[in-house]
Amino acid sequence: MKIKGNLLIFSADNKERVDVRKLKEKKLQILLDENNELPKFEVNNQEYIKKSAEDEIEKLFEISNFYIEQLYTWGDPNYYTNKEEIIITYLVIINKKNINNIPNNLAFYDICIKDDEKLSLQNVILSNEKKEIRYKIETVAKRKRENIEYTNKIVGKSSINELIAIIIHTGIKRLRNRIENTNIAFSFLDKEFTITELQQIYEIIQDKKLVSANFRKKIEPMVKKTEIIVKDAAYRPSNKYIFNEEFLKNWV
Amino acid sequence: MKIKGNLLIFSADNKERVDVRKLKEKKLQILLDENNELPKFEVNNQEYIKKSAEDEIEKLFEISNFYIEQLYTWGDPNYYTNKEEIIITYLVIINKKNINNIPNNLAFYDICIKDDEKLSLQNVILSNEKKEIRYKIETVAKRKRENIEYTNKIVGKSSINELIAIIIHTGIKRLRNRIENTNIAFSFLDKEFTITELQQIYEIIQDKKLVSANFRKKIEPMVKKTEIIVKDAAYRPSNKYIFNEEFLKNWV
DNA sequence: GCAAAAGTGTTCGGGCTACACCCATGG
DNA sequence: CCATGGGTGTAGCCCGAACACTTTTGC
Repeated sequence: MKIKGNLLIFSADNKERVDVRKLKEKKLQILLDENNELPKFEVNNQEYIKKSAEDEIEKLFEISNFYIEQLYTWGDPNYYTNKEEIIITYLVIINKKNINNIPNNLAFYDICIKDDEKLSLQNVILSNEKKEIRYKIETVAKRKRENIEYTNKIVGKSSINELIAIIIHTGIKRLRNRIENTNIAFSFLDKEFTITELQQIYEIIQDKKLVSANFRKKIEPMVKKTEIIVKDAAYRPSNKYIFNEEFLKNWV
Repeated sequence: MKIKGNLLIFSADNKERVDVRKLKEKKLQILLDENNELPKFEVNNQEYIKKSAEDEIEKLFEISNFYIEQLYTWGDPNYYTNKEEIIITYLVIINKKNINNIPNNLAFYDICIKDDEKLSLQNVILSNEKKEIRYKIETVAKRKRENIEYTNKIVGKSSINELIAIIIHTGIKRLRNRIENTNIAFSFLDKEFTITELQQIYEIIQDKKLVSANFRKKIEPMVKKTEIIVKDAAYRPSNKYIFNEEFLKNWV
């Protein structure tokens, strides 16, 4: 019986400005290796599992600042070729600007999800310049005695392993939960950011457009205005803000 | 490197009615063995981890209906005497009425928590007729590079293992989160219940008194009234309600 | 000038809180 | 009758959604 570690690494990519009058588009991204799998790490017995995960991330990207939390431990042998394995997944958020190196077997993929709420179905497209992976994942509510159990499964064929698809699905659900209750949104951004950049993080995670006037009011207590002003497009310049540390006490 | 399973089993106890004019008191309870530890189970390689946990619960209590979810996987060797072990904890909710047997090395303990929000400290008392376990657990916010990491630790001495205390703490946080977003409250109760019973579940988990008039309105869409009427105390009889299955779609 | 985003203010409605009030019961 | 909980109705408040409106920029 072996234990392996897995890394579900999220990032937000700033696309190029296509029009001096338009905003830069942002995309939620995920990291996969050349086999459409998540980066793995060894869990050795002399160290904390979490520290093993952190060491692996630091080694891969020469990065020193990132968000990490345990996502889930997978022990369903139906998903594996190797039935003697248990996999523990860590969710990671990195700001690509902090990366100093990226191994060439790994690549970021834009995530595009079309939710079909009526059918409890998600159409997922993972893509970058070189490759495109498509799959449909379904959430099934199963009565288990008097309780309800939700399971996810891939509908049809796909070039991605079913467990990986489920891990991504679980990770996005976790992001959606965390973004409402913690400050993880800031982990995607530089220390200084514009309100619109922050709003874009909320939008790509929640997968819906927000009204900026209302968003500003909602996050106002969470941020502090700086003196920095960004003036690089054909519209009114914006202030940069930083996270308001005072706000942390709300979660202790 | 071994993997062991752990069960954090919650239940709600109905105390005896002390006065025909007063309500029955409810207490949140937890199950510990004679060494103040959580029941363990083996993770074997032919089965799902979750199924191993379920089998163990069914074997221990001869029960067939309970709520179960994975809580966390603990891999910090500082907590163990045996540093070659990883522990995966499942959170379980059982209704004691469904239990047909209870092994005599296991016992339920009332949980009493006094939150001291200013000091980020919890005073915990676990007690039953035979035994009392006290400890203080502290939540420490540690800056880790630009992110914040929260860790819990026992302050002072206690007859309970630090990891067990942390697991209980994590489990209660999970309950508090789940009770707001899912129907887990109903897992503590019979199929039919009074609104006050349901309110008591919310109160013991959230550890605060609720205004019953407002509670009724809040949970109204979640329940359906039955014809059953309870008439066993010196006040107006109450209707029994059941969970409204229609409400489930909100979470799919 | 114009299109686009930055930023402010106002209105409206739903949900939560507090609280007043009546009902039904056993002793 | 009375203490207690069961149950309903209402008024106030806050927060989020919708939207109108002004400001500032590059071209």
